[in-house]
Amino acid sequence: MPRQSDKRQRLIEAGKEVIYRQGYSRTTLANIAETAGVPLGNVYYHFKTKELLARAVIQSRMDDLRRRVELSDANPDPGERLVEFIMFSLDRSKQVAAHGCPYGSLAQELDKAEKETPLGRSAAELLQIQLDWMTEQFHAMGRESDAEQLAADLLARLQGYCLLANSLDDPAVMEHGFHRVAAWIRSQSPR
Amino acid sequence: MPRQSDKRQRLIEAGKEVIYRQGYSRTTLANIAETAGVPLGNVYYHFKTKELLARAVIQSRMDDLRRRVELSDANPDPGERLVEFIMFSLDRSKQVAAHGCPYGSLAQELDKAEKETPLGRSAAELLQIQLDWMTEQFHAMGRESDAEQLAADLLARLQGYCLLANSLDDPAVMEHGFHRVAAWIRSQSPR
DNA sequence: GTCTATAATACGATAGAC
DNA sequence: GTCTATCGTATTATAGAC
Repeated sequence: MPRQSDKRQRLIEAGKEVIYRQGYSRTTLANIAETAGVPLGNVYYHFKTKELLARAVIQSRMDDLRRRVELSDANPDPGERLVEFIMFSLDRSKQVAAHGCPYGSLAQELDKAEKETPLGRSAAELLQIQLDWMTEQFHAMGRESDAEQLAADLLARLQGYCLLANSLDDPAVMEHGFHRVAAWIRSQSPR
Repeated sequence: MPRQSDKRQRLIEAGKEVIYRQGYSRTTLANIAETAGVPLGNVYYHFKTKELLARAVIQSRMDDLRRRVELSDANPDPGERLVEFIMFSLDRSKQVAAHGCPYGSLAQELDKAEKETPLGRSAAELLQIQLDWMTEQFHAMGRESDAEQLAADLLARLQGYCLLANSLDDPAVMEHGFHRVAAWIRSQSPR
């Protein structure tokens, strides 16, 4: 019997799923509670407000992202670290075509009109983390002077393919795009 | 005295503005009515439901897009048509940093959980129109075999820079990115 | 065509029993 | 810690006077 029950974690997992599929604004606490198998009134014991639950959801997404980055960091070659990171995402192409990028779509919605609240700022970190890590890899590839530019180009393309795949409802747009990006990375030698 | 008053058009303009800044879900008909200077109850004379008003807003965005494309079509060189289209958008970099791309952010939000309704489908057209036109230009540049790929790469980058500029709250990300895209287009000669 | 008043409902949040 | 019942409010939408 856990000191604190697993309901809190179940609510976070349910929140990730439902908010990813419907967006934050359209998601009600009743949706999340039902998905988690928790009565509505009990949600408020674990999270005092909807925003605090969303904060925990974003935090969990950030943890996922950091774990994914750490996996790729095991690779000795910085270019191949980037390629590996990209290739991991391809497993999710069908979900991305159906619901968008779990990081990018959240950042876009919450940055909109919530830019002042901690919620919008912390959603933006989902992209910032990726950008920083990508910049590091280009640095390690010997591109000191333009690493930031290259990282912006890389992340912009990835996010753009996800948006297109979602709008066109076609996973192949993402798959083909990501493969072209991987080839582009491998063509980037030290300047 | 117009046969049909200008209130309908004022509501559409107000809807474009408010939905762009807040997103569709967070926008209430009261918000739009107030911005348009129209009493709430009167909105329903012009648009029977919120969704029908949104449809008119999307239609108006499509008209804007088509007018922008027609402007660039006056240019005799297809590559320069693309560059011109991109450069036009740079006027809006501050707004994009504040609220995202007016087409892309709408398409993303409405494709989410509304994919079955006409609303989601018609928002997706905001990107499809651009993609089709870009494909035509690459065709005209002599890139018959890979015009669609190039158009996807181009639009993905543009949308990606807008998303990044919005998240990082930095218009320069979009400005620099768009200039690099323009240089890339000019480097695309017939294959 | 325009506007006020209000109905109907959905949702975030709370009270309080267990 | 858990759950039921419910409050207060915001929002879509309608009724009906002008």
